[in-house]
Amino acid sequence: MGRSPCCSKEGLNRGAWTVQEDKILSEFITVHGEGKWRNLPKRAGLKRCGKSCRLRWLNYLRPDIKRGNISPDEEELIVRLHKLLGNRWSLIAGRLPGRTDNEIKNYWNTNLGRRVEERRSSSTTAQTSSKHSSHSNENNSKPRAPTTVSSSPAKASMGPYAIRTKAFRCSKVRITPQSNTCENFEDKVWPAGHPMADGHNYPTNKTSTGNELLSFPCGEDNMNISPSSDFTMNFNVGDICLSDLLNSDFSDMCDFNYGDDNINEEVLQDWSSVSNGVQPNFQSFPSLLGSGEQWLGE
DNA sequence: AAGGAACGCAACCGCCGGTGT
DNA sequence: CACACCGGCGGTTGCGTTCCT
Repeated sequence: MGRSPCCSKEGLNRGAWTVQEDKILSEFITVHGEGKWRNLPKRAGLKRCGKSCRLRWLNYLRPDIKRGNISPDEEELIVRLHKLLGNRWSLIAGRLPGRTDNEIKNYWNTNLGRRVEERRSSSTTAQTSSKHSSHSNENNSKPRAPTTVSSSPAKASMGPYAIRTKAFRCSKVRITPQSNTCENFEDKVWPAGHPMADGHNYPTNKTSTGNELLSFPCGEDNMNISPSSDFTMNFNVGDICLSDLLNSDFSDMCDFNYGDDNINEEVLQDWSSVSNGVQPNFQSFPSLLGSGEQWLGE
């Protein structure tokens, strides 16, 4: 049993990449494009594992990589996304242009995870503390973390709201209009500009920030789809649902202060609890995310 | 100034799902 | 259907750098 290693480790360079290796890899990919990673080192004349080449390219050499510190906005987005998605770094990175999953993962493990954890613990010990604290205050005190930075904060920060820790890909979702399924989908929102594979144009709602969201009525009366027939939508959950929902004015909809578990629990259990007449009526966005397994299982 | 502790990040590892044969 | 390959993912490690005493 067991899988064969991706390549023979013998005679291969390991550790930090040299400038020369970077140059060879960059030029090769510029000419030949990405892909075929296993064969790439041989063809490019690199003494590296194909996986290593891929990682080096994706995390460091790609021209669209954004360098520099994580901005407060990015940081806030990471926190929000992590709250929703857990340690699904690639999905989180997908919402932060130019940032890599590895970078975000590292940033979380060394900064945010600890900070969030601290905020949590401090809020439980001092329950009367004010609801929000500024970033500047948090940055002022930056105690050094224990040496096991890499593993424990990420795990410890996986609060009860993290949906899944294992990555799952979802490029095609198949929804069967069964009554119990539809109940969860009723009045779900769908971002505009992403037509369904069935060609329907669904009506849109405007969020408070003007982003258009597509309402997705699912009751039998509202559906133009035969209840007996399945339909398939081609889309990427990470690209569509999260992006547009997060681009909408999230902060208006719910409070993602990690310190206030009570509020978050309510909000995350049922986003529909926040409604101002303009906001889409979420039955349960976390359940939508979490139901990916259910969708895929259909 | 020196040495140890802690940090930060690039790189590695093992596993998994998709796909082709 | 079974198998192998490939690409991608999250978790973990290693090591250079920075900070503290």
